[in-house]
Amino acid sequence: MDALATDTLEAARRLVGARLVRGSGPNARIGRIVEVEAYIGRTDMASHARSGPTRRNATMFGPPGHAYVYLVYGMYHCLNVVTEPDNKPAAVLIRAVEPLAGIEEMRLARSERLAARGTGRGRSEATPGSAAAPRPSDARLASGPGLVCVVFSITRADDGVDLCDPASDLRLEQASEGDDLGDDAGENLIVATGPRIGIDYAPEPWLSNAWRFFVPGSPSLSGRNRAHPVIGRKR
DNA sequence: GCAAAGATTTGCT
DNA sequence: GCAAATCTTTGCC
Repeated sequence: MDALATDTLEAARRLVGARLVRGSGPNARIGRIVEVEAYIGRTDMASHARSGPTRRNATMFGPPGHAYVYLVYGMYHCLNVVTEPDNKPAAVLIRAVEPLAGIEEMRLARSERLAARGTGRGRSEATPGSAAAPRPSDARLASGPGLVCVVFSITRADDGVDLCDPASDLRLEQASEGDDLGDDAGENLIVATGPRIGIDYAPEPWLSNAWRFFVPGSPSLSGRNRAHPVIGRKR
């Protein structure tokens, strides 16, 4: 992955269609990134960098290509790809991934997390009448920033990892023509833009800036029944 | 030093 | 559609 040191909006657009990979060999988990958001500089009032460097966001101020992983709402992790040169805090949040390989490993990671601690309200107590949660489709396994980290087993331990190093257990790769995973990261990929999600606390123009990039129509986009209006098409 | 909210997800009302 | 789970960081006293 190159060009991560350049303009963050350009980097975000290029990350859509790229692959997120965990591990190697037959058990490797591979997914195609279908939704991202850009967080740019200390002036971005929606960015964690708005209040300067802290223990949590230190990686954002470091070199590009590394993973910035943080804990949100005390229960979910979120993965970002650091962009821009050293000392310029910026990153691209990976919001949704379309699973391509290692599906069973991903399901295993999800179930392990559920076993560790119930999720959401009213966990366990084995409600007699309630049915078990329905099995999500493959496409919905990583349909949100928190879920991406769940199925790829990403935690704060991955903070700072060089995602561009082929030797990293967690890394970014371009779609290769050799395999037949069937994804497309080429010039033909359509990328739409829209405002970022979950930043209602931010003032304008940050609230409405179209700094979210996604593959329109992808079944793996974030949100339960969230609409993903196509505001603009690029590439 | 303490209160409040957050780049989320889920199940129940 | 709403509230809960859960903990780090931020803002105010």
